[in-house]
Amino acid sequence: MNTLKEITINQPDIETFLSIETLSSISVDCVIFGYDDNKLKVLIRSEYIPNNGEVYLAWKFPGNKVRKCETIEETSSRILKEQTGLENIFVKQFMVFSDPNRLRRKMYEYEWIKPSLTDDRVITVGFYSLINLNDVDNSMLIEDAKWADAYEIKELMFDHNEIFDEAFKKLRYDLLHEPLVFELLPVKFTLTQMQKLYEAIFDTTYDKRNYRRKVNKMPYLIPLDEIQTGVSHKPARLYSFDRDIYEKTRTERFDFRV
Amino acid sequence: MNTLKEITINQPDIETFLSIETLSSISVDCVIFGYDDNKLKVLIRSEYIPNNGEVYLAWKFPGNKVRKCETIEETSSRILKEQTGLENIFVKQFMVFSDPNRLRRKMYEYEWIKPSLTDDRVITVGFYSLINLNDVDNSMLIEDAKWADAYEIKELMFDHNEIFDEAFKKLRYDLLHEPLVFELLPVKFTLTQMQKLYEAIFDTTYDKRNYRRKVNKMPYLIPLDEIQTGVSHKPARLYSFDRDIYEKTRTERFDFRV
DNA sequence: ACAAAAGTGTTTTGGGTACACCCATGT
DNA sequence: ACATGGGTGTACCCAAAACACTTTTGT
Repeated sequence: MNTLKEITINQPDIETFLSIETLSSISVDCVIFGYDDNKLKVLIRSEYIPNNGEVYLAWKFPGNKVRKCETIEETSSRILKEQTGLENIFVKQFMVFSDPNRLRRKMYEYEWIKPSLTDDRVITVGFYSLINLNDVDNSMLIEDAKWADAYEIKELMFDHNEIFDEAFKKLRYDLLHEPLVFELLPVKFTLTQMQKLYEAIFDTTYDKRNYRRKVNKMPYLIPLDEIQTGVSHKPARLYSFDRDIYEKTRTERFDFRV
Repeated sequence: MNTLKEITINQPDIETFLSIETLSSISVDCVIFGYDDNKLKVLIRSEYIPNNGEVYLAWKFPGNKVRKCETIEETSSRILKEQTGLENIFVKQFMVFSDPNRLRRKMYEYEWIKPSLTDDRVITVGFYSLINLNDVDNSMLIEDAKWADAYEIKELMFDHNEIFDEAFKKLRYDLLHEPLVFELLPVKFTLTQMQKLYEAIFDTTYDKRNYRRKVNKMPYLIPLDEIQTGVSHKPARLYSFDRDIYEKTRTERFDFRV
């Protein structure tokens, strides 16, 4: 991690640097969603881009080339590890971006990336991922990365704003159809934590009673004999997610929407 | 078309043959769904694969390399044109397949494809497409292609069975969330035609009255002052799809499910 | 005692589902 | 006249949505 930390700064082509063989015209870019303090965030990285003798600060999602012997899922897990230190995290491809000019929307960005290209274009596969920011040791976070508010994303490099829009769309869809919330919750959680998480991601609010009536029908949500401690109000019951029960009881058309 | 017809037979790498520049490690494979006579079909192509002095007949989805200057959507439209003669057809990417050994599941298949590879692996983007078989001039269909029943797909080459499964899953999902049915219906259609189409794709049956109650709520389904002719029963009213009204009235969570 | 979040029921409304008969046309 | 698919209405059930008060803890 420390070695990587040094090298990745302003080094867009770490693979070439390390002489690791990669495929030439395909890359993976990762939109890493993080949840913390009722806020939905996204990891972006800064790059210093020379332009006319000056240097611009620009932001993009972390990405990498695909190595000769890995699947793109492995590529994205590798990026996640490099950026956050986390392993065995859920990653999911959501779309391929193949505009031949996607790297040339601004010429100074293209000039910056050009030395690391073997071809004059790169097709990229967008992945998204979900992490709970409480799990992240932020000292592991590489220097030029930051967690940006998902609702206040500014202009990004290349086609990365499009990539973000598609990632967010897919995240929301998947959250309604797969038990992804639990990737973002601690192992033991309260129903209010779960509700707030949906509210953060869908930018809305739900009625507490209706929400509970609905989630209480989920047989894989296990109420524990344990309650919160150290809170200055009535402590809430803790729940956990039982994946086995989920797999056994899920129906064709299951829908997490509340 | 005729020229292509000749060349494509047993020629897995038409691009090299024609000296058209392509990206080296990325391709597009197309699952083309066709609907006809209340049956859902898929276009597959035969290839004669040498193995130990014998020749096997194997089937795969049509695919191609990505040319230097095109998006993958353009690649898939090109494949569609080559295979069916149709242009301006809806195509949609659904998943990237990147197993480094995806072409090596059977060694004789790998030996067959190898001469056309510049790299020892190819990442492929799966696309699906929908066409109404009444629109296809079947004399245009290249010789080694056939329309196979979507419910009776046998063993295919490489990882193409996985590609099919994912395509079918995505097709069904999209049909419930986007107005794709109309890609498969004639411009003027009856409600029963629309119902039969859903039934074919979802392999189920619906109650006629409930189905009509539901679709009658769709403001973009326009009843025409026209009825079927030449049928030996009460002629049905014809409807058309109004895309403008659809765009204007669609809601965030629209759902075509019946 | 007060602040703060947990936890709990009822009513209304609309959509899903199940179900059977008459109609218009061609042969 | 008969065969064929077209077209229509009603009753029941359940899920979604709206809505307010009491409970338990820490300070």
